[in-house]
Amino acid sequence: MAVTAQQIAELTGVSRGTVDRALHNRGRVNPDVAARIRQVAAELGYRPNQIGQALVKTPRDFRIGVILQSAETPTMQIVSAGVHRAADELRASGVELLLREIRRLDTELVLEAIEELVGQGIQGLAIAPSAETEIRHCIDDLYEQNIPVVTLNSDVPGSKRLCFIGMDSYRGGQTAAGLMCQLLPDGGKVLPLAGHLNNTAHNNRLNGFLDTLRQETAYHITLLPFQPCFDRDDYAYEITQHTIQAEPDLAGIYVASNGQQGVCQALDELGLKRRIKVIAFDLNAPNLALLQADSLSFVLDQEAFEQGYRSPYLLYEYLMHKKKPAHPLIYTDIAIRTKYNSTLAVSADADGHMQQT
Amino acid sequence: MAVTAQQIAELTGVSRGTVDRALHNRGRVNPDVAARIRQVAAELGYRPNQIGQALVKTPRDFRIGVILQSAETPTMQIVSAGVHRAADELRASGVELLLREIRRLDTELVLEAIEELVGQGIQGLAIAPSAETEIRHCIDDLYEQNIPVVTLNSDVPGSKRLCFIGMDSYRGGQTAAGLMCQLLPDGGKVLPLAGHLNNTAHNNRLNGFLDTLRQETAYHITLLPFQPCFDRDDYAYEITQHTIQAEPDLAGIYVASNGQQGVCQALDELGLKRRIKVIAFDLNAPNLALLQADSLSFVLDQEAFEQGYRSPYLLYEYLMHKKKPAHPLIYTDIAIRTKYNSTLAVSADADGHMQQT
DNA sequence: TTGAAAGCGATACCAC
DNA sequence: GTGGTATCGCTTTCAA
Repeated sequence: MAVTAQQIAELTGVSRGTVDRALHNRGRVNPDVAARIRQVAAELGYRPNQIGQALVKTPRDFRIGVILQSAETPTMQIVSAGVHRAADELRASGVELLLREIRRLDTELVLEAIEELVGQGIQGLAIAPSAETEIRHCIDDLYEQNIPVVTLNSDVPGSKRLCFIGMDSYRGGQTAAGLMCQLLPDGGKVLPLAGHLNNTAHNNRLNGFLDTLRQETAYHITLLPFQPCFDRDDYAYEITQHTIQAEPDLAGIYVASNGQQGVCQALDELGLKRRIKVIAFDLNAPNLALLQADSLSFVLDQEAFEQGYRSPYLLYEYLMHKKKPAHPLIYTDIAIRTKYNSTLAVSADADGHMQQT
Repeated sequence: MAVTAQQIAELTGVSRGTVDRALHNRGRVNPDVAARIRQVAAELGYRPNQIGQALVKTPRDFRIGVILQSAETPTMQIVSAGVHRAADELRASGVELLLREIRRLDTELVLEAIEELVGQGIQGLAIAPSAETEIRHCIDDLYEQNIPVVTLNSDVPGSKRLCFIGMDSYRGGQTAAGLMCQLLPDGGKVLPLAGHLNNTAHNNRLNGFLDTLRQETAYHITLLPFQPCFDRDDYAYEITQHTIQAEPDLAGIYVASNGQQGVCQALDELGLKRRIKVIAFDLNAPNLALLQADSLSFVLDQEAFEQGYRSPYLLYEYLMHKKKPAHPLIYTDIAIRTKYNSTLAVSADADGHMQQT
């Protein structure tokens, strides 16, 4: 088995304590002795055993906070399932996860939740925020208090967060553009639908899509002006109906936000669901149904479960082993889903409880 | 923080040792006392701390063996990179991974490697095998010796392996069929290419594809008889040329095995690379290049890195915490890759060493 | 500057 | 049946 600090101590004729101080540069050790210890350690390829390390370093109240906004949305419920999974596992290592789910976007409530969790003594915070200035300030405050923050699902750029984990929205838009080209080998008119005009993620998805289609000139795709549907199915329904009236030869619709159900319903009613290709985002129960009904051609998924699952671990690794994430932006895979390669990471049972499959 | 065995001992007025025996049904404890201990533990929601558990249960020589066949292939090199990553991490927990890479398919060498690793005292084995009878027997032998085996990448069905981790080939074929339909909205002739006729995985990929296309009658796709190319690019090149001569209106090629480079080269030379759609398997460096050159429309990836990374962990969890995998067949995600959502999990540097990105 | 020892949580062995 | 104690590998006092 691997070499232990004890063995190095014996080989160098000092005590374990001295070895520890030397190898971790804690000072109070004779430079010559330290050098020899380090040399022997290097020769033997000594790496401190993480389990021993974790055992002694786990504080008696190790708490990590998690705050989710828009918790009522299908995607956030998948994120939440990931958090629960991490909570189960981390509890077994002596870490308590405190989860606060907030319905809708409510900066006020988020700030309250942060304060509450800090009051409860959390050592780190994972948060699915909106990029409000107050939140940014709050994250920077936490940084000063030595409470690392991980943003997930949506980022707060420029804040002092440890890292962000979520989708690369622009690249998601690019991927959608590539798929749209594949779907429409003969070209055609494509309608891009956006959500709220100030939603950064949706805008990036839109821009990635538009930029890429403008480059892929080999395909004769005509872009219609994009329309905001404010994440609402009823608006999306209306827009779809009107666009088809105005452009009877419409070939594809790109839904960068929510609203895909409205789009699909309109197409279904007009008997156009197979002729007009629709690409949307996020693999959740409603979208899986639309895939299976051939209403959606592709869904681009952001691995919501993984976002919820990994973010507490990123904090744990940092707090426990001082291991910073390799990159401040951790992009989850852009998963292309069709009806053939889709499985829900979680499904709600009759009581609305989530189950991991 | 979580409740400890010590606390339960104090509350029930017994010693930690008694608590431990009671909760783990080790016997030698008064039934009444045991009942009270269990009740208190349940009330407090006691879960043994895994870190403490791991520390005491890690044997002084914890060794897990890994054997990879066809190690020279791009996909196996990605698997290997995953194994190396796991080795790094597990080493930090006192587990040594012994990796044997075997070039090509050579049952003789595999059996030797197994013997060698067992001689070195491995407690578990992960293996990317071929489904030979000797190997099956060998796995069953190891089972008798209490050495659990995980198969990865390709399975040995019917053997007493703990589990298999790899692609669901049939479903991969189905996914490919779905994509082919999307690519060819007007239908057309499609050529399916197989590898060796006795390769189970390739056959499943083929059958999933054929079965699904026969069902998707809404699309007017005509299947040409499938051809074996024996995983060779030169044969695939020849087959492609001849098929196009015989069927000038060929619309798509499905490559269930290796040989995609030969296919793409033939198409490229005939100036048909954008007109005839090609779907192939496995995201590795050559295939990524073909994607980027628009020679391949889609690549279906089997997450080779994850296969290599997770299999030692599956053994670790089983050996350390007696935790069996949830299912004997662990299917990795069927990842649909285009040039827009592809990144290599690893890249070889100038010296041929793998690097995780 | 250094060593000895306590302790993290769980397990196993050995007395009683 | 039960409690005490040593142990896993490491960090951290506390004395010296």
